[in-house]
Amino acid sequence: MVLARLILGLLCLSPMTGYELKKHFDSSINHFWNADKAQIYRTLAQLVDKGYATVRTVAQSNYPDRQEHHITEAGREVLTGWLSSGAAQSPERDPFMGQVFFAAELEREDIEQLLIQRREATQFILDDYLSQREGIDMRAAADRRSFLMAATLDHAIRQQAAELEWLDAVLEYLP
Amino acid sequence: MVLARLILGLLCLSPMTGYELKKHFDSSINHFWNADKAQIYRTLAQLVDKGYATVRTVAQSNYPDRQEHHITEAGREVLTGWLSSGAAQSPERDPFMGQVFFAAELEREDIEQLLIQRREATQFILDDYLSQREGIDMRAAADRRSFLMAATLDHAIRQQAAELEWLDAVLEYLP
DNA sequence: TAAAAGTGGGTGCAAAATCAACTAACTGTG
DNA sequence: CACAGTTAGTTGATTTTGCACCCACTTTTA
Repeated sequence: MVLARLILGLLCLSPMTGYELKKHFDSSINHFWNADKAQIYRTLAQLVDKGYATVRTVAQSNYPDRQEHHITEAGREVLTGWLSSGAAQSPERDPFMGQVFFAAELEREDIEQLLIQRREATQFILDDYLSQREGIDMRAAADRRSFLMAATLDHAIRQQAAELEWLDAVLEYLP
Repeated sequence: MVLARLILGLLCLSPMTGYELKKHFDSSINHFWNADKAQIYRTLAQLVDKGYATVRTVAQSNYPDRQEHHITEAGREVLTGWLSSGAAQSPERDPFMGQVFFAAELEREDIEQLLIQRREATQFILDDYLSQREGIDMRAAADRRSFLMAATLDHAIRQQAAELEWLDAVLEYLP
């Protein structure tokens, strides 16, 4: 599945513990994926099982041992295999659009409420993404890896911006 | 879950069989949700179980009996409850963005391949949505229900259009 | 100094979703 | 006539996800 590939991708950047993987999902990856920590640890175990990663226990003085996961050659192959296997289709699943689709069951004010609330949430997310982008060194984006990573954030920003415009249009023309 | 609410929404528009629900998911709803038919039938059974819908078996001369599902008053309450419970947050899960994020593992041409392929797929989906919108009577969009339904399609169109623009930008500036 | 938050790693369970097949009749096309 | 497609629904197995909890220790903060 996708999560396993994403984890392989991160392990490809540098060896990591499940804990660190979770942090990456919550910070750098959050604009296009999220994952429960239980799910991460289990997937990690599967990867080791299949020989796509190996564990190295690293003792620390104060903190618990780190279960550092390293990607293997086989893991790298699976990753590049996925990357070159063609563009994955995106699921197209948006509960909020479902609410809008059936919102006619509500009073006009409640519909507006729904849209305004969404507008606020979207603005909040957009602001978060924008501040994330500020933290990116644009000179570093000259190298391909950083460029592509920044590009996915740009994508999320554009999507949120488009959403805001759409929300405003709907609010304006709602009969 | 969301699927149960969406099914209630559709049943609210008119009584339906699981088969017809599946067709709606594949046609009118496909721009923001999709569902496996097994999942639809099982969820339908759950709804009946909980008293949110009732079944009426309608015999047909040539075809198999229709298991017509009707929404109940309790079902209507659950639906409006969901609608007025506030804007649902969307999952933010895009496998393709994952591929882009880690695409630096590939050769430049392979990355371009990935993006071009996605561009084609996106264009295809956009064209589909655009032709769907052509089929909508814009005079009918004066009533609120049709307006909101059309609006979700508009949303999908904007998202796909934004995606195309983004893809073009990435292809142009890819180092 | 007690409580909260961070580091690190789990388990168990239930719901949700997907895949793949299978039944069974009818309709339209070459 | 054979074959593909449509209508209608069902079953079993498996995967994926989400939620809630648990451990143990350390650092920070109120």
